[in-house]
Order: sequence, then C-alpha cells, then structure tokens
Amino acid sequence: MTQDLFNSLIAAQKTKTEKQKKIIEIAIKLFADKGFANTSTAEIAKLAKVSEGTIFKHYGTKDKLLLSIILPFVKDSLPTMATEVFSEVLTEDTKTFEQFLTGFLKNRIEFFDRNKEIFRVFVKEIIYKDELKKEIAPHFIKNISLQISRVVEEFKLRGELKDKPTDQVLIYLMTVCGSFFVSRFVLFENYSISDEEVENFVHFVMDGIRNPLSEVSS
Amino acid sequence: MTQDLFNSLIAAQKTKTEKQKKIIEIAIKLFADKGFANTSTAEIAKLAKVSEGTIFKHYGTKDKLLLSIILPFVKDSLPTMATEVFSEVLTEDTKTFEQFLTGFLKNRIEFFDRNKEIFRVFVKEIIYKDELKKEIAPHFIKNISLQISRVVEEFKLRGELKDKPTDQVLIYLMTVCGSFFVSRFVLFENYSISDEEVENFVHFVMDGIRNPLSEVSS
Amino acid sequence: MTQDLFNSLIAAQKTKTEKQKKIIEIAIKLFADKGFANTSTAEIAKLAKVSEGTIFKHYGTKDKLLLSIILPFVKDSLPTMATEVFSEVLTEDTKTFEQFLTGFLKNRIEFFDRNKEIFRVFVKEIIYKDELKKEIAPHFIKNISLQISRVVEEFKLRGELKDKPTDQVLIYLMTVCGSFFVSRFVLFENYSISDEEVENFVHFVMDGIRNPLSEVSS
Amino acid sequence: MTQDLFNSLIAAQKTKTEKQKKIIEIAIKLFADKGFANTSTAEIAKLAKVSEGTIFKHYGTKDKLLLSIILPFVKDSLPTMATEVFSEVLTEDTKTFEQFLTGFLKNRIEFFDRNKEIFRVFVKEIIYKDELKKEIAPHFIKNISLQISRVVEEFKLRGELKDKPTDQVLIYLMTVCGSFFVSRFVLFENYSISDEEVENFVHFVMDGIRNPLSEVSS
DNA sequence: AATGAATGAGGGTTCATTCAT
DNA sequence: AATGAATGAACCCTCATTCAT
Repeated sequence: MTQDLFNSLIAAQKTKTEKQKKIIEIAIKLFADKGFANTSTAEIAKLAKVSEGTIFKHYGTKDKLLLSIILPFVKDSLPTMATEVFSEVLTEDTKTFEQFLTGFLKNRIEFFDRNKEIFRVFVKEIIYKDELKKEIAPHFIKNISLQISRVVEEFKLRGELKDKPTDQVLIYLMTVCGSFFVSRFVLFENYSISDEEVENFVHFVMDGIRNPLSEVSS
Repeated sequence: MTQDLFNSLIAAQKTKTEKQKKIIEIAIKLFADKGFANTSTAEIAKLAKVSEGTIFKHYGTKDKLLLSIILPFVKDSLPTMATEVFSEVLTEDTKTFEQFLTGFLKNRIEFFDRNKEIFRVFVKEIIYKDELKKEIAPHFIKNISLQISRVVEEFKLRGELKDKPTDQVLIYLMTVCGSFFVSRFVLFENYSISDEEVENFVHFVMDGIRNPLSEVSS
Repeated sequence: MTQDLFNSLIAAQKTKTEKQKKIIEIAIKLFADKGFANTSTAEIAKLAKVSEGTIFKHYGTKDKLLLSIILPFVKDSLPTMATEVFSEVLTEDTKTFEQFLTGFLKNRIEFFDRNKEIFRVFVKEIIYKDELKKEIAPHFIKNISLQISRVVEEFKLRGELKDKPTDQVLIYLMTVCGSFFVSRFVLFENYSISDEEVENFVHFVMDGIRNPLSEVSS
Repeated sequence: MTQDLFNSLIAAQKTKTEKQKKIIEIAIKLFADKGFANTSTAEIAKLAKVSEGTIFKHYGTKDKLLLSIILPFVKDSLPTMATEVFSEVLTEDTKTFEQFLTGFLKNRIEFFDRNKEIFRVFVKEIIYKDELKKEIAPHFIKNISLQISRVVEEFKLRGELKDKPTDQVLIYLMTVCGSFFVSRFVLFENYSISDEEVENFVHFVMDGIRNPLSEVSS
C-alpha cells in the first residue's frame, strides 16, 4: 500500500511541532480553497491558532511556505509513488493495457483523493509561478511519462496497441488523463468518481467513439 | 468569417473612449500574464497611460473591470460564435463526424488563437471566482454541449458513432477537447498547433489507441 | 546673500504639495533627533498629519525619503554654496588667510545654523550608509578641499602660511574645522557659537598653542 | 604596559561563560559595523552560536547588552587607563609639552587601535542615546580634561605654552584630538596612522599653520 | 471625461522578549 | 546555564478606492 503522502510531507522536516503541522494543514486548506494570492498569512495564523510570527519563524516567507507544501509533494513523494504505482499496477496479472490503464487511473484517483487539497494547490499555482512551471512540472512529467512510455511500448509489441509513434500515444494519454484528474478534482470540487465512470472513460480512450462497424473507419 | 471577438468586446459598451479601450487592452494582457490577483490597478493605469482615477471612473471596481472583460467573452460572443461555428462547420459537405470534429477543432483553434489572452484570463480566473464557476461556466458549457449533443445524435443515427449514451460521449468529448485547448493555450503559452497534430488527435478520439486487429478488442 | 538651502531643497521637486513639504519637514526633524533607524514612517505620518500611504506614494521607500533629504543638501546645494562662499569670503578686502578663515567659519556657522537639522541627519547617517560614505562624502570633500587648497596655496605664495605640503595643511584644516562643526552642531545640540569663540579658535589654528617666545620652538 | 581593555571588559563580570564572552565579542563586532539599531539579537545569537534565549538570560535587554559593552569601557577602564597614561607618558623624561602630546597621542592611538571596535560602538551610540550623552560623556570628558588641564597648566608655568586661559586651550586640544581619533578610527575604518602623521599633526597643534616670519603674525 | 493626490486598511515581515523544557 | 519555540507589537510597504479639481 502506498504510504500517505500527506503524512510523509508532514514528517519531511524532522521533529515538526504541533504548531508547524497545524500551519501547514491550514495553509493547504486555504491555498486550495482561495488560492495562494488571496490567502493572507494573518488568516492562516488565526485559523491555525498561532501567531503570525510563528509562521515566519518556521517558513521565512509566504512563498517558502507554499514551496514547503508543494515541493515535498512533487520532488520526494511523486517519483517514489510513481515507482510503487507501476509495481502495484503492472503485475503478472496485468494481461492487457486496458487493465493497466484502469488500474492506473483507480490507483491515482485514490491517491489524489487522499491528497486532494495539495493537488489543488499544485494545479492552481503552477499556472502562475514560473519556477514551478519551468522547473518542477517537467521534472514531474518526465518521470511519469518515462514510466508510461515503457508500458505503451510493451503493449505495442504485444500487439494490443496501435503501431503509432509512442510519443503521439503518450501525449494523447497524458492530455486525456491529466484533464480527467484536473476536471474532476480541481474544477468540480466535490465530485466523487465511480468505478463505472472510470471504465467508460477507459473504454473511450481504448476504442474511441466511432462505431467499429461503420464502413468509413480508417 | 467569425467577427473578431476582441472587437465585439471593445464595442460592447458603445462609445468607448480611446482610454477605455487602452485600459481593457492592457488589463487583458496583464491579467492573462500575471493573473488578476497579482496585477495592480496602478500598473494597469501606468501601462495604459491613464490615471488611476480614470479606471475607477469607468469600471467602478477592479472586480467589475475583470467582469467587463470576461462577461462579453462568455455571454455575448461565445453563443453567437457557437451558432456560427456550427453553421460554418456543419454544412452539407460535412459527411462524417470525423470531418466535423476536425473542422470544429480547427475553427476553435483559430478562434482561441485570436483571443488567446482573454481565454487565458478566463481559464485562470474561473478557478478562483465562484460566481464565474457557478454561473458562467454552466451557461458556457450548456450552450456548447447542447449544440454538440445534437451533432453527436445525428451521427449516432447515421451509424458512424457508437450507440453509447450521448451524455457519456459528450463528457468524453468535452473533457478531451477542453484539455486540448487548455493545455495548448494556457499551459504551454507559445505553442502553435499544426494541422497534423489536430488530425492525430482526432484520430485517437475517433478510434482510440487500441489495435483493432487485437483479438481482445471489446 | 546665499539663498536658503532648506527652501531650495523644498523646491527641488517642482510643485511640491503642502503635504509633501510637511513630510520632509517632519522627517528631517525626527531623523535629526532620533536617527533614521529609530524613526518609524508611522510616526512621521502621524506628526505630518498625513497617511502613511502618502509618504510612500511620494517617496517610494523610507530609504529614498532619506536620500531625498540628504542628496539635495549635498549634491545640489553644497557645491553652489561653496562657490558662493568663496566669492563672498574671498574678496579684495581679504588681506590675510586669518581673515579668510574667520570669514569662512562665520559663513559656514551661519549656514549650518540655518540647516542645522539636515546637517545632523547627514552626519548621523554618513556613519552607517556605505553609499553615503563611499559616494557622497568624497564628492563633498573633494569639492570643498579643492577650493580651500587654492586659497592655501595663494597664501603660501604670499608668505603668510608655512611652506608645508598643501596636503598636510589641508588635512589639518579639514580635520580641525570638521570637528569644530560636528562637535558644535551635532554633539552639543543647542549650542550657539560666539564671535569670540570663533576668533579664539582661528587664533589657535593659525599660531598653535605654543608660546612663541619659548626657546624650544621648532 | 596598559592591560588590554577588551580583556578587562570581558573579565568585568566574574565567571563569564564562554558563551557570554562570545556574545559580547560578536555584539561588539556587529554594533561597531552596522550600528546598534541595525543589529538584531537574532543575528548576534546566530553568529555567537548561542540561542536567543541565552542572550536575554544574561543581559535581560538588548539595551542592557549595549550598556554592558559601553559602561565597562567608560566607567572602569578609561579612568584607570587615564592614570596609567599619564604616569607612563608624563615621566621625568618628558621635557616638553610637545613630547607629552606626541606621547599621549601615540599611546591613545595604540589603545584605540586595540579597542577599535568598542570605540566605534561608543562613538556611534553616543549620538543617539541621551543617557550616554548626558551622563557618561561628561564623566568621560571630565576625567580626561582634568588630567590634561593639569599638564597644560604645568607647561604654561614652564613658559612653553601660551598664557591663554586653560579652558580655551583645553577645548581646542579636545576638539582637535577628538576629531583626530574619530576621523581616523570611525570614519576611515581601516586606516593606520604613521608616526610621521602624528608628528605633523602635533606640529600644527603646537605652532599652527602660519609662517612665523610673516609680519602679520599676532 | 480625466486627473492624481490622498487615504487607510491590510499585507508580508522583523524583532525584542518570554517561557516551558 | 541553555535552549528554541512562540509571541505580538511594530515595521515598511502595497493597494483598491475616493475626491477635489
């Protein structure tokens, strides 16, 4: 079982005070809810029942506070997670790419569901902070896409997937899955995803929307 | 030819002064670039070569300035556009859904390309402003999805599309296309989309990534 | 007559508001009294009966406020003054260096007396701000010492002054006069200097403290 | 040989811990460099490798920390020093006031050189702290001037010095020597004073800048 | 219609100081 | 004796907004 990212984050800085934990907890909540720029340190302090000074004692800057939320999420945990994901999802029992994709999505849904708020913070801020967009996002994408591309190639060999350039397949998968997560977790905030929905989604990704009996099929 | 949205916006409030136009122009640029919360009215005033007073004389509030950018984009222009789009894209010559989808994407790409910055403002702010998310987005979505669903049903009847619930197909299409636009126009800012890329994309949407010769095909 | 430096400073930035004048006036007073670091912008605002925002609207930064007090004092006014001083003090009637020195000191005393507080600010801050010490002080010193050295050389030629290297004489004069001003205006704040004191001082500078009849005289 | 003031200061409070010594050492350095108001206790603590608590445990207040640096310098050490100075400098070999003054300056130069930083702190803070200016400076001045005035009077009797009021001579000497030390040790920080410079300086103090052969001599 | 000086609430941040351990 | 987490007042500064001109 993948360990809880949230806890790993909380534990990142050794011997974190109760107050520090509370600050991070509240900050995540507020950043996720109202966005970084619209959240004041005063508000965080108040809700965390901490003086404003304490926040700055520990995190130095509002920006660093944000980073100390996002960085562990991306740098430490995600890669680790990624490996685990594939070892969990890609077992001998995984006979088809369809199985893999379904497993992958369900695994990530469960993961993002558990870390829903940090994910929201991450998505919302990546739009604004160039340092995030230009340094961290690629790091993040490369790591994931590398893993997936191996799976794609494996199943291309096995003949289940079309013999299209792996790049193209990958971009399509990333676009489609990324959007799946973002729309479900960030846009429609309190939306819970059913197994059925996942399966429908996977079906479309695998076979498209065209009627295979249609003579116009390419 | 679809009229330029930007101009329609500019013209919305009749007899707009040169100063007003300049304010809107600069505001769009800055909001798109740095986000609403990170842009100060002082900066807008300075770049628009206008006094701060003038901005507030015309728009009353920074929030109202934002709305006076986004609302025309959504309320006035998009629906009009929508109709035009379909009348342009869905002619007698449109023999297949694939043709339609390709035409639709190309048309929208050209449109968003022309209104790239307002689109960026819109996407960035819809995440934060509940009034946008809860009132305008649905308005927007309903309008578009209504039109598309008619097309989908038409081509289901003609047998080109699978006989899946229209809702499901629609959600898939919206997710996939939305993501296509957002990732290309908002995330990767200076990205230009080739015809080839569109065609590859359409291909995957239509037929998925599975090798049709694979015996596991459902 | 030398124009009032204070007024020239006040007039430096054309069309200064009443509030701006008041800010500068109060800031000079407080900086002179308690020092720059110990004066808060809030206090300046309060005493100047102005909102804190106004201060920053006009001067941008507390540091720039300080500079906008000191720079005009040093850069614009002092050089001008310097020329005037010498043209006033060094007339055909100036028969001796002693006369010159007495005139110079009295002129400067009157000047510093009128600009006592800015002088205090200047002296107090030059100790801390490296930019002042390294850029402005030399500018200041060079300007003055150049003028004085010419006078010294003139009177060396006339035989009134010893045939010592001009540098040495200059350094002594600057040290001694600088100290005279600083001790009287900065250290003992409300001290007024009598003509008699000036004359005694000049006497010592000219002839030293040794009894000329003493046979040990070098 | 005069004992090192620094050590005497360090030893003042008996059984000073290593940490206490380190605190004082760093505080002197920082106060001398950046001034009292611009130095934070946090910085002292960090550089002294001590917790902030420790500083306040020992010194109660940042102000008291300053005093515990300056007071020993003025109250304990200077008077002692003073006596020593005079007993060292004013021996039977001291035939002339010129000799005495040269000896005195060299002795003080050596002393201030060794305690350069405390001297800097003292000079910088005496400008701001009224308690220093009004209580300690006079104490300091009285002590020194008392001693010097005795020497001056002695040499007036011996006929080497002019028969001017001792007060006047004293003020001149204090002004001139004070300035000599302050300009060399506080203003030009890393300046080392040559014997030659001292002798030139003494020469001017003794005999002034006027050419004795000049008929205008008073 | 347009200006720009002025505002004051609030923002992020610093800092001397306290106190439980 | 020493720590360092915590405090909260004060600090410098920003900003949307107002208003007299």
